[in-house]
Amino acid sequence: MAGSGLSPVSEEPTLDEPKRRPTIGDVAKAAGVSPSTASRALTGQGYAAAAVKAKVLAAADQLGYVPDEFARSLKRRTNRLVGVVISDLRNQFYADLAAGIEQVLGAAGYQMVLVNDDGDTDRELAGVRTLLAMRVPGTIVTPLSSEAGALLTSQGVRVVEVDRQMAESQCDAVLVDSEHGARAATGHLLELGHRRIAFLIDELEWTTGVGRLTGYREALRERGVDYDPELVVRVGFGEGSAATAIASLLEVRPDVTAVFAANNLMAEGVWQEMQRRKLRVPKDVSLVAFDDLPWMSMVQPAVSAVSQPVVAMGAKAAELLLARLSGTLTGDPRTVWLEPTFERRGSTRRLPG
Amino acid sequence: MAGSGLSPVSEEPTLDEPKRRPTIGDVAKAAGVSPSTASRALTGQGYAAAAVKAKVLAAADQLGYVPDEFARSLKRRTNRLVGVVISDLRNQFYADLAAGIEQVLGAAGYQMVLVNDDGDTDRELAGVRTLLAMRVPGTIVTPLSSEAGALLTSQGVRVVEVDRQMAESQCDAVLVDSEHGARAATGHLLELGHRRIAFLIDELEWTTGVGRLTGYREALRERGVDYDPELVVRVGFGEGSAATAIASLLEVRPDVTAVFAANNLMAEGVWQEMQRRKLRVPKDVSLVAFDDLPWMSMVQPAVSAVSQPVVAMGAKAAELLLARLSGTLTGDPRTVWLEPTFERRGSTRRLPG
DNA sequence: CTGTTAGCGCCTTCAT
DNA sequence: ATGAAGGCGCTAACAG
Repeated sequence: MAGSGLSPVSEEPTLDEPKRRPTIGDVAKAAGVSPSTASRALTGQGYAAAAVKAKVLAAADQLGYVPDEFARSLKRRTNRLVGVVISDLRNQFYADLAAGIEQVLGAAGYQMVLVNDDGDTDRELAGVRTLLAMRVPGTIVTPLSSEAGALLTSQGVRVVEVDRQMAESQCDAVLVDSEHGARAATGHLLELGHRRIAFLIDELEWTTGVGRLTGYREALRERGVDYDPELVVRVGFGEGSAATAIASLLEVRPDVTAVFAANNLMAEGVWQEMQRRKLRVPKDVSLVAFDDLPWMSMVQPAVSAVSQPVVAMGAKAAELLLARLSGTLTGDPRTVWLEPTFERRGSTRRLPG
Repeated sequence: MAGSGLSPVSEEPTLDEPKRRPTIGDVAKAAGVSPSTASRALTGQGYAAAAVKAKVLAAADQLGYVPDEFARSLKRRTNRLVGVVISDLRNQFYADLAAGIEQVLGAAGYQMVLVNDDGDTDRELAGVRTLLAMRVPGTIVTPLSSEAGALLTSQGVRVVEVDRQMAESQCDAVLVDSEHGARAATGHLLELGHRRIAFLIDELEWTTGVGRLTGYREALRERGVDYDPELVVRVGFGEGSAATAIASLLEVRPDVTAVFAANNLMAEGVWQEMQRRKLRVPKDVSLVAFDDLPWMSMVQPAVSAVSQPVVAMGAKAAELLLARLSGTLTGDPRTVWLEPTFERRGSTRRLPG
C-alpha cells in the first residue's frame, strides 16, 4: 500500500500535509530496499544493480525526495558551501565581484553563502562565525581585519582574499595592481601638464588605499613633481563625504587643476559636486577615477578611469579556492595579480599654457 | 592534562593542527561537565548553575568552539537560513534588492543564501533544489517559473515573491505598482504633446512587463490616443539588444518622438544608442525609463524615470517572510504594493507646435 | 551486489 | 540542577 507515495505537487487538496519531508528511509521502503542501497543508488557511490537503481530513483522522484544536506554534511564531514564576505552589495564593485565568484562556484556545484559586513569589523567577525558554524570548507573575503581571516584559517577553513590583502595573512589572494593603475592615471594627468592634482582616498588601512596612494606618489616622483600632502584628502565612507571633501578642498586650494578619485563612490561624489558648482569638466578641472563603472562612459564628458577586471577577479578567486579545496593546488600561498587598464576618456585635458 | 585546550589563534607554531574542530563533547570535558549540561549552558535553554555556565563558556571560548549548525539543524529540525533567488546580481536592481533583504535578515539573526538564476528556469529549479536540500524554512524569490515556487511550497517552505508575481502562486508578494508607474510616465509624455511613443519591453511573461505595458496603454486610452502596436518593441535580454532594437525602430518609424524604456538595462542601451547616433535628448527624442538608477541623474540631461523603492521592497519582503516564519503573521497570502514615484528630469520636453 | 550496524554533533526528554 | 539515553537523516564499514 503505497498510498503515501503520491507526488507532493499533484497533491493539491490537502495543502496542510504533514511538514515532515520524505527521508531516504521512505524512499528505500517505497522501493523495497534498504536505506544504504537507496543511498548508493541515489549518490552513485558504490554498487547498485541497474534495475534496483532505477526503482530507487523512481521512488525518490515520486516522493519528491530531496536529500538533507545537513545530515549528509554531518556524515561526510564536508560540504559544498563557500562563504563569501564582502563589504557592500550595493556598491556595484562588490556585486560584480560576487557575481564572478558565484558563476565559477555554481558551475562547480558549490553554493555561495553571502555575508555583507558593511565595512564593520564586528559584523565581519559575526559573519565569519556564522560561516564557521556552517562548516564551510572555504571562504572568499574582502578582508576588513586580520582577525577574521586568522579565525578562519585557525579552524582549518581555506581562505582566499580578494581585492585587498591583509599584511599578516598567509593565504591566497587575487589582487589588482593598484599601484600600477594609480601611477598610470596620475602619469596621464602629469603628461597633460597638471601639477596640482588632488587625490581623494577613503582609507589607507588596506592594500588598495596604500597602493593607490603609492602609485600617485611614484608618478609624481618620476616626473620630479613635489608631493603636496595637502592635496591628499582623506574622505569618510558616508554618502556625501566625497562631495563635501572636494568642495572644501577647492575652497582652500583653488589652484587644483585635476582630481583623482580613488574609487567609484568618490568619483560619483566628485562628479555630482562638479555639477552642483557648475564646474566644467575638463575645462575647469580634470577628473580621473579608480574603478570604472558603466556610468563613467555615459556621462558627458566620459570619465577617464582605471578599469579593473572585477568579475574576472571574483572568478579567479573562486578558481583558486576550488583548486585548494580539491587538492589540485598545494603548497605556499599564492598571490595572483591582475592588471588594470587605464581608459582615457573626455574628462581629462591638456592644461593650457 | 588540558594540553589541547589552547586557543587555536594563539597556537601559532603548529598551523597544521588536526582539522577536527572541537565538539560540544570537548567543551564539556574541558569544563568537567556532561555534554547535556554544556549544551544548556551554551544555548541558554534549560537550567544551568551560574558558576557552571561561566565555566562552560570559558572552556568554549578557550577551545574556539563554534557549534555545528548542521548537527543543530538536524536535531532542531529547523534553521535560520533564508534562500534568496534572484536573476542577475550584476544588475543593480537585483543587487539592491538582495541588500535590502540581507539587511533585515541579518538583523534578525538569519543568514541569506543567495542563488543567481541568470533568468534561466533550469538554473532556478536547480537553485531551489539546493535550497530544499539545505532545509531552509523560507525563501524570497523573483520568480521565473511557477514550478519553482510550487516545489517550494509543496515541501512546506515559505515563499515570498518579490518584484513580480506568478499568477498561480498562492504566496505572499511584495510588488511595485508597475501599471501606475508606467501610466504616470506615459501620461507625462502625452501631456508634453507626444503622440508616437515607443515602448521597449524585454518580457511580457511576468507581472512587471504586463503591468508596464498596461500602464502605457491605459495612459494612451485616457487621452484618446490610438494604440499603435508597431511602437511596442519586444527586446531581447542580451547586452546590446535594446540599442539594436531602438535603432531599427527609428529606421522604420522616424516619426517617433519619445521612447519609454521599461527597465534600467534598456534605458542604458537606448541612451548609448542615442549618443552613438548623435541624437539629442530631449530635442530630437524624449526619453523616460522605468527603474531609476544613479547614472540617470548624472548624465546630461538627466533621465526622467519611474523610481522604485528597491531596497525597501527587499526589506519588506524579508519582514513578511520573518513574520510568517515566526508565526506572527498567519492566514491568507498577502500582497504588499509599493508605490513608485515619477521623477521628472531633463530628458523629456514639450513637443513644439 | 545488498543489508546491518554504527556514528557524525547536537539537543531534549526523562530520570535522578 | 545535572547526567544518561536516544535519535534527527544520512552514509561508510563491514558482513554476508
